[in-house]
Amino acid sequence: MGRNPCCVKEGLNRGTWTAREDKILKDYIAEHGEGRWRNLPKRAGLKRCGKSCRLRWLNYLRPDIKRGNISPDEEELIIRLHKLLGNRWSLIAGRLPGRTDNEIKNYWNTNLAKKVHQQPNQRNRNKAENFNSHSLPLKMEPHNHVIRTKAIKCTKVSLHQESWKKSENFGTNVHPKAGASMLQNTENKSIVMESNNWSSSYGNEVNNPTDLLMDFKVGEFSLSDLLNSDFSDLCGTSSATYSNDDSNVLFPSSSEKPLFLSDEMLQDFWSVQANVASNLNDSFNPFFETGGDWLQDTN
DNA sequence: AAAACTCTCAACCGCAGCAGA
DNA sequence: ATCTGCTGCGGTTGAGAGTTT
Repeated sequence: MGRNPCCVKEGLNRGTWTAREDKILKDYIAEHGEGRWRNLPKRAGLKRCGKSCRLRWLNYLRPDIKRGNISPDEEELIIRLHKLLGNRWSLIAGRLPGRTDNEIKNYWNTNLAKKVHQQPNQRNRNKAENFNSHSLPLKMEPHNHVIRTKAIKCTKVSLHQESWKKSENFGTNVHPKAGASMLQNTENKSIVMESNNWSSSYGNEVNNPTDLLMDFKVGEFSLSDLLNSDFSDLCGTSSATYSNDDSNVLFPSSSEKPLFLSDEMLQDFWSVQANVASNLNDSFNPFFETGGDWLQDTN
């Protein structure tokens, strides 16, 4: 029972790679390309397991690896992205050219984790200073911050009366084509984005969103896709554009739960993405424009 | 000078997701 | 629908370098 180990461990080298091993691996990949890691050691004549070869290549030998210290800008970006994504090191690394997930993870664990815990960020402090009776506490627990980047499927949603204001207080935006609703809960300053089939049952207006329990097939909206896409991917002929087929177009992956975003989190998201989101397709504009409203500090 | 302690980061490990059979 | 193999990810470890006592 159980799966076979990724390789036979006996007789394999372990620990630090030698310059000779590095050269063999480099030469082999230069000739044959990346991939097929399992068979690579045998073919290349390395006494290493495939995983080890892959890791060595990705974290050290790849030609586009950036050497040297993490710059202050990179550090800032890591902190912001970590706030958004949590320990999704590969996603974070994807935003930092030349940096590896392992490097960022190490840097976080050795430098930033302490730093971040010591100092709440300046903006939070400024906001806290502006706190008034209409605001809710701005302390953001990690589980509120972190975007669920895994594509998960949502089958049901339940909205409880107490947690939502009466229907006239809802800020509701339904894209006419995709039928995606974005409901702003003004009470807790967060939003829930829902793709829906159910919107078709009550058109563009949510007249009675309370006590709502319904089956709905989620569309597929994955922020990891968004982050991975570098945004420009979403422009032009992207599959994320609206089309005449109104189902699941804006949201290309699935979600088990509605995606909750606080305005704080969204601000970070927009700001982090600002440098890559300069040319968004019109199809995404309704989403961002609505987001812009939510970003207004209502204090 | 050397022992003790701390820090860094490359490497390892187990698990999960995905694709193909 | 299920199984299997491969790949990628995130958590953890431990050797070596650096610092303190």
